[in-house]
Amino acid sequence: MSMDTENGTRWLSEEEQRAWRAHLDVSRLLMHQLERDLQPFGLTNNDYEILVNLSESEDHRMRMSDLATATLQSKSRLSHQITRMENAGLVRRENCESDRRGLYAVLTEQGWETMRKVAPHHVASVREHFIDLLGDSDLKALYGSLAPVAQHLRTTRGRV
Amino acid sequence: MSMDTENGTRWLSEEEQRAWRAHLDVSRLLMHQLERDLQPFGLTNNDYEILVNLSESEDHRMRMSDLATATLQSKSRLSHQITRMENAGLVRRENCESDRRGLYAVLTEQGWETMRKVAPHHVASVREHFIDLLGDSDLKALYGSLAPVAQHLRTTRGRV
DNA sequence: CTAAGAAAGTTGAAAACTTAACCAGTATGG
DNA sequence: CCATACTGGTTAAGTTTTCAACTTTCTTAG
Repeated sequence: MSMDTENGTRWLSEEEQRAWRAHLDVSRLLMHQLERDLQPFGLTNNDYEILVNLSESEDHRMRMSDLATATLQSKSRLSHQITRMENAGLVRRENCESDRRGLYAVLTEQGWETMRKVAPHHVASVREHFIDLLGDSDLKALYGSLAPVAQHLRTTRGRV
Repeated sequence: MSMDTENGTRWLSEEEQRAWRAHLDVSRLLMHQLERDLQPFGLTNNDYEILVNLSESEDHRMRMSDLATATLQSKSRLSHQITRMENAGLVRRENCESDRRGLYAVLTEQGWETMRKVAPHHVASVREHFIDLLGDSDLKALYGSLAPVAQHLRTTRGRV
């Protein structure tokens, strides 16, 4: 066990520091940029993510809980969010046969149209500000490094 | 110029998709986790980031504007934020000699103490959930890939 | 020198988010 | 069965964030 100071803290080395900051900076700047690129369409990142999830789901619908965990939001937040999107005509709530407590969030026709219209711009944005700046080997390495981290975080979630 | 569909959109390949999702997932899950680990100390990520910036600055002080851009927040948001931290005793405002419009946010003694107390836990958290999950070569590669992206985003910021 | 515009910050109201309490329906264990 | 606990989801109250308007000071073109 290595330690750098008398109190036992293992501070980050130069190299670690640089990698960490790079990840942090990209993560934040990128979110900002994507948000800005969605703005002209009247969508937030959050809206878009929900549209994506519903679009990719069977029957364009998802149980509220599942959607909440998929998008990493609290039930409460999602509930508000869906209410707003419902008012905007992008989704509607539909209740669930098999479990009468449950609700589905369902993509409306308009929501689907919106998705089809916006997605190309979004993917262009992702390319311009991320993917196309990385080489093939970068992408492979990135995935190789980050997938385990994501896995770790997913399983850690909720514990301690 | 490659295109995959009739409307000219270059969708992401499998590999691109995976890398992008991995980055996205890590970025969001990690922020959540760090936030949670700061919670016992009564700090948010935002609070902590401001403390870091001030701690690393000459005289433990920074102009509001500079702090706002450094932390990627609007002036308004920072103003509210600093007010809260001022009420919490972590920072104080001090006005600037050379430009009478300007203000400094200054770390208080208590703010500095807090920083000293919390930093070791935070770095441990960063290690546990990110750095220590990556090998030396991962770190190098990560930095090599992401630093240019960060650079691109920093210069792009504000344009278009 | 001065009027017009830009920059630094603040403010207050509206929108979004969090937290905790809550209701209704479902599972379960005695 | 039926009391108890759990799940899915909403709601209310409090906090944070955004948005637009505003004040004060600085800069600069004329």
